[in-house]
Amino acid sequence: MNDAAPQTRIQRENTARILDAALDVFSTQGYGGATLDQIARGAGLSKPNLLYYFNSKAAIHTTLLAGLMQTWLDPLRAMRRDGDPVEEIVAYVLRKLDMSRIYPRESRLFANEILQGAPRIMGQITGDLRDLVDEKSALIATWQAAGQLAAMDPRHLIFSIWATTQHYADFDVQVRGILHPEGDRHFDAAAVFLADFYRGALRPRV
Amino acid sequence: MNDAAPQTRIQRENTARILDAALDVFSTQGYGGATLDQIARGAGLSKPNLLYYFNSKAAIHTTLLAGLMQTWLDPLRAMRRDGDPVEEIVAYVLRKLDMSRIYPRESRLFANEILQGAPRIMGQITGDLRDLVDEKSALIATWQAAGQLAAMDPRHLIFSIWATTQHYADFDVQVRGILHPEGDRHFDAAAVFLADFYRGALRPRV
DNA sequence: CGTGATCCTGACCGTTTGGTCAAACATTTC
DNA sequence: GAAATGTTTGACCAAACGGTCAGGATCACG
Repeated sequence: MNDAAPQTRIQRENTARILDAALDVFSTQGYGGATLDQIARGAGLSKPNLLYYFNSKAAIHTTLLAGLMQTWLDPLRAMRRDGDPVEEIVAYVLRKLDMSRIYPRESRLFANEILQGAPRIMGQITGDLRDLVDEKSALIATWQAAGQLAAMDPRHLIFSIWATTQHYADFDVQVRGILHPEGDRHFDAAAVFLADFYRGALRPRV
Repeated sequence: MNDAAPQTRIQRENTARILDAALDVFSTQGYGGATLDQIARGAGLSKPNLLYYFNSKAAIHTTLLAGLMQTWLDPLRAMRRDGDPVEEIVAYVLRKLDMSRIYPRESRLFANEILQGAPRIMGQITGDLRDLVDEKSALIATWQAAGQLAAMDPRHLIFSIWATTQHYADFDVQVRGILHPEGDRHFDAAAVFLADFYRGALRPRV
């Protein structure tokens, strides 16, 4: 269970199925609204069997959140000093939008956690996340000082990127209700929009 | 209870206290995670007494959501054809940001509902909301056709406004964890940022 | 001040919740 | 093929859940 290496074939399969089912349930119902029976049903296991792999409901939730923050920050971490600043930020926006398309459940799990006051990940927010935002904000500030980027608060700029991109995952049903798209096609339109939008906003005013 | 006019003093007071407490609980715990005991405790009433005013947990939730959508759309509805298009949209952004500052719990209640698939308000989304978005998108399109606004998908523009402004309510604890602001002062910085940001993005490219 | 309507409560109900446990069942290993 | 290890289950538990109800307390009003 909590042991590191010695995983059997069955353990690997079942923990994966449990975490997948739990992601479905937690991301739509929130922690409090989720039940072990729902997760067990989704994973095709009995409830006692589920609890054989994870000691408690909280343990499943914790496991899901554990790896999430790192994955979530990778697109920002990949923002480099090289190349044109505007295109560097636009590329970050598009990477983040891709996350919303590929991992919408993870985005909603994260949103649920924040909405509930982030009781389990507040430490990471004021730790790793804050540090990374500080670092990248400083980079953006140097770009702005060099006149390569319109002047604006770098932190609020980052918030706007999180907000606009995660919106397509977190508010998916609203977006679909308004656009009536077929499949995920509206993500292409969103990519076009966001790229143009940020290019316009970031371009230094002459 | 469901009766229209004849409300006594005590009824007015207690229903208000219940709805206020319920807003606290539903907006942070979600529908499934909220319990009647929490709401009753928050309202300073016993659980049976709470159920004297509302017949069920669902009835409280429904009542909260009922008025919400209208209030939520007022800022967009107020967007008029008069004046400079860029400033008209910026004014909408700032009105919407004000909603996030003044009614953060309502914003989180709405976000929770959407995250859970909008089971109770899907009708309004594909109805009133969609109609209003269609109408205002058409207005934006005429501005763009007249060369008064940069060309971009009006619907995704509206999504971006919802996302960036609601972010300050829905992801409040994350924003505070990164900025460490005193009180609500960061809302002023957000207003400055968003106004500049949207002016830059919306200004027609010459 | 009395009386009818409103308001409030403790005790209670059936169901669901997260979680336990001994025992049965599989699987791997020697 | 038997022993050791790993997996699964039904039966069960206490607590918490949404909700009910009879009756007592309190209120507004003539």
